Amino acid sequence: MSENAVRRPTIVQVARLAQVSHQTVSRYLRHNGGLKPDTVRRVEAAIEELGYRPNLVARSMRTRRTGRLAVVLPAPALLLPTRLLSAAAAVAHEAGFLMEVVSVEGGPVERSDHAWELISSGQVEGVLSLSSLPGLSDQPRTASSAAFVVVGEYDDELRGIGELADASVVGEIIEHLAGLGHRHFMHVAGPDAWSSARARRQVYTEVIERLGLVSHGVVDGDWSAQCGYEAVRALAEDSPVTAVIAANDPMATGAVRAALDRGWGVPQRLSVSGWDDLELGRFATPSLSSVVVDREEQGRVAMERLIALVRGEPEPDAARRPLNRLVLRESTGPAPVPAP
Amino acid sequence: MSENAVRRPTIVQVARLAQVSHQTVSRYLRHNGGLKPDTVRRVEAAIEELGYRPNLVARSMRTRRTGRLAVVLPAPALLLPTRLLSAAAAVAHEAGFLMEVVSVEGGPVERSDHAWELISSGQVEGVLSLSSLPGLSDQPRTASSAAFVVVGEYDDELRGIGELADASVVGEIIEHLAGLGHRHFMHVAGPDAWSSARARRQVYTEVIERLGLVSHGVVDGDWSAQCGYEAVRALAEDSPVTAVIAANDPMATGAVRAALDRGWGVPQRLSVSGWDDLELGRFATPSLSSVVVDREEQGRVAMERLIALVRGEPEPDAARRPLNRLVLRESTGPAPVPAP
DNA sequence: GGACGGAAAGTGAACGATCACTATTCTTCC
DNA sequence: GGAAGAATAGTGATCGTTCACTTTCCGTCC
Repeated sequence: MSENAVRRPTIVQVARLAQVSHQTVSRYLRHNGGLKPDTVRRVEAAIEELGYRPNLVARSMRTRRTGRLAVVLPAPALLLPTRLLSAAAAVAHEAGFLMEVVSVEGGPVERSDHAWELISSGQVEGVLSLSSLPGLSDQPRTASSAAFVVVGEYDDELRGIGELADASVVGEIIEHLAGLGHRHFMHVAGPDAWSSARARRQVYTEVIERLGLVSHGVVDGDWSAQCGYEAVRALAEDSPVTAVIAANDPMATGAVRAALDRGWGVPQRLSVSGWDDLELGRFATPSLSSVVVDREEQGRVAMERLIALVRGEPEPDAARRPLNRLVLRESTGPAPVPAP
Repeated sequence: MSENAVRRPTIVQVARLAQVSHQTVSRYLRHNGGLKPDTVRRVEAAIEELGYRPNLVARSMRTRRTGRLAVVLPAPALLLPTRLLSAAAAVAHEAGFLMEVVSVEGGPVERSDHAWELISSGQVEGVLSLSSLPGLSDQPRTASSAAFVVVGEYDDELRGIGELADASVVGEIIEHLAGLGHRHFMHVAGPDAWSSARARRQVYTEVIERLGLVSHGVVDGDWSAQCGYEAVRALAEDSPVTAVIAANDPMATGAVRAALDRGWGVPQRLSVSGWDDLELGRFATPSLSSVVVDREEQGRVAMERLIALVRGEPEPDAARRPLNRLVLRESTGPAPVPAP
């Protein structure tokens, strides 16, 4: 280990050089005004000469504010919700916060613990989670300032924040396909760790039942194209399944390729729908029917809620336009006649 | 704003409750050992009762260590290098650091400034950058502990860290295609902000010239499929170009689709290669020839270097196996005869 | 000339941990 | 029984800022 002989200059050293008190320098730094032009000049010169930068750790300690918000993701997140994160970061930045992305290994409990640790150790002022955080409200909330927002949550207290839209779109897909003559479905789901995956699976099951259709199973996927591929490959040659509802685009892509590889036309023999409207799906052949998710809006809304929570302001619950919208492309079509 | 009436318990309160000194509690927390079983029990009970969690900000202030490392990305990063980040995070975590991802808007200068700010304000101990940070070494390095690692850098002092491999692979692609009879090429490049994009572009130009081939332009892309699509759509019907080297898979996918849309067979009329070996490209039809980039290894190596730097240890320069490897799939093939 | 008052600047105590010492207790061994 | 030395615990300073108060300066008004 190397010893750091050189120490960063402090506010006191600046003050000494500028021949003022440390408090005056502090005032300058906080832009508090009320300083004589001459004083300002001397302070600025001293800061410049010493190459001084305020120690934000020390400031945080005193003010008890860190200006940091964390986004907690399940790891390994093979598929980062990039657009959501970008939008959320922009909102955070706008409000003067720094957003950081933390991915946590392990199950829901580990994630919960980690999120709680982040908050209660004073490292961040708020946590945005993309997975459910079970048992978090059971924690001893000695710190009153804990601020959590869970995105895409469906089965906890925040039920239906934007997820009802989710539901309706899964319904839409199935209804649309049913209208085209499809009766036998399969669902390739995402991992349970993701609340959005759970929501889609649940709605799939409900709607299939409600419409009196037949589900030929729900495959536990891992968001990867490979598992979509295997799901379709595993179907019998004379399987009655004519429509695959995948919980994301990569799994849908895998399903399409598996169908093509075994000589099944898409959508002539098998219709496949994805989710997320990835651009690669948009430009693929056949292009992928998918669900446009307004990730930007989702990220914005979530971050706005979090910031309001952190600041103790009322939640901004503007009327939300639906976040999700079905887009039909080449990978879905009428059910084959006669049905296989 | 809501006043936080409740204040988090401190080490002193724990000490009081456990009837020991605050230092003893501190010892317990740092696992320093040398505590009597009975003392440990009392401390633990007190911590439990108060719901105490150490304030990491205060600890950081005293120890001057934050245990945080930042990854700085150009924003808007439409395409987060997910696998690299995951691997890097794992290494960081292993070494007891928390890795956070910060995306910075603006140009190279803004990114540089931001990176410097992160370090010099004591918020993080090191910065990993995926874009070059110009002028950073010009900064007054009053703080001796500044630790930066730039990944994929090509034109700064860290020249050729793993990027020579990059070069050789672009060369490989072109040589391979030339061997299949291709003479007329086009390159769809990524944004200059990304050092990897600059590297690929540069090597493309060099190799085309070295082999005496013909380049029909370099398109300034933005990593998006759309721009790949437009690049190929813009070609004349009788364009001599038979091979498109795209700097990533989405742009390659766009190029493929554009070709198919205008009735050009891929690879019969046009060969297209991508970069990154995205799984969607692997499962697309035609599947995409691409470059397998060992992002995990890249992330690991970069993070290991950073951590070594932060700790003042010598850099671990184990013999590196090449990070990049060309994978030929369905989207590349022999040049059409007769050439158009 | 003195009282008043606002602007500008200073003083010392937090914030909540750890560090560097010092003090106490407990063994052990002669 | 007592001294040496290890094991255990305590004391006060310190990290670099901001907060709450106090002080000084300076012009104005009666």
